[in-house]
Amino acid sequence: MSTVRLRAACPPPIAVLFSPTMNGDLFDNPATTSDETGGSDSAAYHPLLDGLNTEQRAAVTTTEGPLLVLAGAGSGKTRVITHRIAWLVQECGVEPWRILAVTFSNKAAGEMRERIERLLGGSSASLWLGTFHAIGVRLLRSFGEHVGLNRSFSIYDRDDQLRMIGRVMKAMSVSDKVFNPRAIAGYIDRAKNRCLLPDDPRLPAGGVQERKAAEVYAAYEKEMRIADAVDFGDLLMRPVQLLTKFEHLRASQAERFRYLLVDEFQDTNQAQYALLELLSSHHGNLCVVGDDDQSIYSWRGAEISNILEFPDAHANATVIKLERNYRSTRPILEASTAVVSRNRSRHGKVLWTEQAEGPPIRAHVASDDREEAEWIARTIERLSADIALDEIAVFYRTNAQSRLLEEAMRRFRLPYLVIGGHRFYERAEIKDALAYARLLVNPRDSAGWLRIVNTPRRGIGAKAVEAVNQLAQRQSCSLPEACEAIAAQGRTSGLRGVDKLQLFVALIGRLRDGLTSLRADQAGRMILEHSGLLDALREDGSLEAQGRIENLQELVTAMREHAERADNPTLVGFLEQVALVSDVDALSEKRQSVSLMTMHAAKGLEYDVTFLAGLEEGLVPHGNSAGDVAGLEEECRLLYVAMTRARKKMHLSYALARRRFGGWPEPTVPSPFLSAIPGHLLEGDGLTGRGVGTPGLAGRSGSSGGGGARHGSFGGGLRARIARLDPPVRVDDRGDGTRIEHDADGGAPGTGARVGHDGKGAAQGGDAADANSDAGRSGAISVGGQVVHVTFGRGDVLDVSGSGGLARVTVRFGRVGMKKILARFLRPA
DNA sequence: GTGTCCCAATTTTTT
DNA sequence: ATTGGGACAC
Repeated sequence: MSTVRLRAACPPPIAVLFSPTMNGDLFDNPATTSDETGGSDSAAYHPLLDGLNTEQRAAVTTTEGPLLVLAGAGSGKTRVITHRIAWLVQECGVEPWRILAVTFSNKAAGEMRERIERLLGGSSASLWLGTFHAIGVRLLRSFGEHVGLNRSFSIYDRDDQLRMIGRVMKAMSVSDKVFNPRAIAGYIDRAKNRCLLPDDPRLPAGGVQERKAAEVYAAYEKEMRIADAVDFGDLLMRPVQLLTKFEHLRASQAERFRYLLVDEFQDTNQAQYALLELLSSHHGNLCVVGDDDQSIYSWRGAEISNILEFPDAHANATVIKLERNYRSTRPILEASTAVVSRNRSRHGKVLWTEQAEGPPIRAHVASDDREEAEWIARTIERLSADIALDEIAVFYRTNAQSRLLEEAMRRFRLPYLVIGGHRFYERAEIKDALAYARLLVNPRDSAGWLRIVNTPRRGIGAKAVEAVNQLAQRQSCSLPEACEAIAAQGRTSGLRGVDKLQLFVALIGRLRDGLTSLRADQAGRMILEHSGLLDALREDGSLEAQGRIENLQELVTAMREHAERADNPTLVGFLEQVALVSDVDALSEKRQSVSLMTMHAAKGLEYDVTFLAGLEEGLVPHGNSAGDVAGLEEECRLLYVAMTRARKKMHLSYALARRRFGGWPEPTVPSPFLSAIPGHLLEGDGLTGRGVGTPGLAGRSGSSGGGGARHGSFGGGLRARIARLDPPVRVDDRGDGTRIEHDADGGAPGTGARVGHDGKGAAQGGDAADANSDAGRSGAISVGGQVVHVTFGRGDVLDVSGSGGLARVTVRFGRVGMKKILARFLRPA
């Protein structure tokens, strides 16, 4: 260990004032070399600065006043933040509860807390550390009544939000054909990101759509108040409103939080920025860390100007640039820099590294999307001999791309983890169960009521729901309240199904009574048993229902884990976590797995080995930003973010043909961004293992010659050549030939079912083709005839609908009974 | 009120 | 390809 000893910048007088543990001799009493576990009051500032470079140290020790840290990718940003917090606590004697640290994701918050606790050698429970949204919730739970919220308010996700918008639009007789509810939800989000209330004159009202959206927004807000619910936008806007409107609250909160730290500042929106300004208004100790080159959330209202103009907005701001990259090998850094350098609107940092040369970037041109997934999985399998799987990640642009990759992972028996994408909590049965929980906690939860009033089926149909809705509109009350009112009226309500409503009201009442002081998992179990959710699934008995039951059991497990861990073990605490945490999969288990995620989700993470899949025009950059310069630049930054995640080895790939919406493969064009990468950094061949001297990504630079582009675009030249080589790649060279297809009944993976694939067969070896050609002759399948299915065996054809390979055939199999199956998975017996 | 068939939309990115 | 909604039949 080095013995460098640094004199700290002078501690803040203000901190002295408010820090009982501070004392005057702090700086005459330097490091007593207490290590990280020595949580004493000794001023161990030396270890905190050890190993940091000059700029990093400055960023850690410049505690007072506004500070902008422009931190390039891999420049030790997280390290600076965690050390800065530890510095504040240990060196400046700031009580942890006076520090507010904001991260971009819950995951980042968790990791940061862990690291801080390691540095401090103790609990950091009193430190406020979380996403803006989590902090918003905390403020609203405490002070929400000032803006008309109960303590038990619900948090609505997009689904609930759309449900409410739909209700409002119906009441207003606004056609959802003419005005897209999703677009209106987007409008409301954007308004809230800018803290614009429905009566704000600054609301956009240019066209008919916008004016109508503004109307719906106003009505929606009323409904949300009635339902005692907030959406994600509210979690930012309401706290701002709270602190703006109520001076005493602003004063007390700004007084409380002495030190504010914000990570990923380039991705803050107006509401978040406003919140920061309000909270730092007392002392101005606002430290923001970010990188304009990594701004990728403008679609969520992020304003890159927040970071670019920070020094202008804060006259006395200190600006520190972190430009030394510690993460990646030189080729990775060079390639990334080359890509992002094409952007015009940027601050302009020069990242450098002292890291040794690394291996070149591996490039792969796949014949189609499946082969790409296959190649990635196969490469990972090979790498897994030397590299831990949790040091490997695959990034892609859209969530839809994960499916092929997942299938490939399963085929190669590689454990994987899909980060984000909401998988578990997006499931209908889970949402149903949670809607019960929410309605129990918040008796006015309209969206929750709407979701479960007839789930499971209990004979409450559109008529009854409409009656309740009408009453709710008339009385300006929530749906559950209106429901109770009608149930109380009994027969006098004149509603035929009123007895069913009464039963439902009684059920909710019983559950709510039973709820008091139960732990989350106990409450969850009670809900599942008594709501009828489980019974309905048990009765169903199908394989699918079985899976749902297992999911619900998993939910109870998650509830138990939460109850054992969290400081609020009740249902309320659990609901909160669920509403805010997206990538629960990642939280629940950290076993050895390959990580799969979108490029957005990759922000802030790093891996030894990475794969970037689907680098094609239309995907990267995404088609929706075509023609929009700012949008294209953001897509470019997104690629930059993804590229800079790799420490040692990066793989880039694209497919020459890709299926969209499950259709046939369509030819693609390589991402124009790739042409920025200098050819000498790349290695690879599009024709794996064939020994054909056709260069892939790298080769196009030297040999394609076309267009004079040295690092040429992946234009026609290469593709034409590849197309002539046939077959380009034999995908299924593993012998067991397990290729899983979704047939009509969603055949389970892992059965080893070997069926033909439905593409053009470009990537397939011959073995798949015979199945294909057989399937093609669906003309031979007719009612009364017999067919054979690879998995289910022989069966009788009961019905045929449609024609060709896409025809749906109802078959009664000897072993498994009735199935509906696409004709192309069958051949005549 | 529920079940079934057909059609349309889905795929940016997330708290 | 899968999903959800709407139209229709029972």
